[in-house]
Amino acid sequence: MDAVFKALADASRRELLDRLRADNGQTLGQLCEGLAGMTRQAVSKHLTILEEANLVATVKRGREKWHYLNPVPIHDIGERWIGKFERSRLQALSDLKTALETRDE
Amino acid sequence: MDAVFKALADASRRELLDRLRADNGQTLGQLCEGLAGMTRQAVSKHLTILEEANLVATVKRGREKWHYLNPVPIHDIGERWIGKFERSRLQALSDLKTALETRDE
DNA sequence: TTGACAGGCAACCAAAAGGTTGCATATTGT
DNA sequence: ACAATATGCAACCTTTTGGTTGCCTGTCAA
Repeated sequence: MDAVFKALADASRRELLDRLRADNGQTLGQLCEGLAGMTRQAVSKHLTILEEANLVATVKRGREKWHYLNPVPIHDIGERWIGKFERSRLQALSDLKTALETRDE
Repeated sequence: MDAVFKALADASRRELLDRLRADNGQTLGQLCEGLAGMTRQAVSKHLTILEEANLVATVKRGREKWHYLNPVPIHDIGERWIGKFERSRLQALSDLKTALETRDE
């Protein structure tokens, strides 16, 4: 879980996920095009981090490595975090409003 | 948006959010108790980061500063990310399965 | 079989992150 | 008024992170 949040913390990695979602199943080389001003090795490192967070699954085929988006961990965030805060959303906001309104009391 | 993901990347900060959800409206001092092995200043820094990400709203009252959970940015993640990946979840998984099954073709 | 192509590995570097200590400031209770 | 309380600010340190360069390995195609 910690690995998922850490992986999502970087904008380049989020962009990689976006690109995989738009076109699932891409090689390292393909993912490098379009991620301007970054070397292949940098992209490769990002993909490793995404892979270790289980956000990306890979398949080696010959000399190529294909990367696939795995949306399950992101879905899990939704289950464990957003649902949690969602549930208390209205209450929290109303509490906040009350606190702000009575701040000069 | 970037600030929200960065703020959520740290386990201590996620714990602070959990604690605020359990008991919304706490001072720095209160939040320090329970976050063992960390100085007040460290906790304060974490709260500043959460505040800058708009995940925590604060109200100064006398010499105390009260912290309130703001669940809206987390909800926004749900809207913009999870929905996005959720929508393509089944398709992505089936594509992945296909890719894995035909890897020795 | 020998280039060219796709990717992996390792050392290295600068900047950012997480944390600490020490001191300053503002508020409150007696 | 004054001591205790609650927090803020700034300098500093260490580890992690994001990135680079250089070289090595494996695979495909002519």
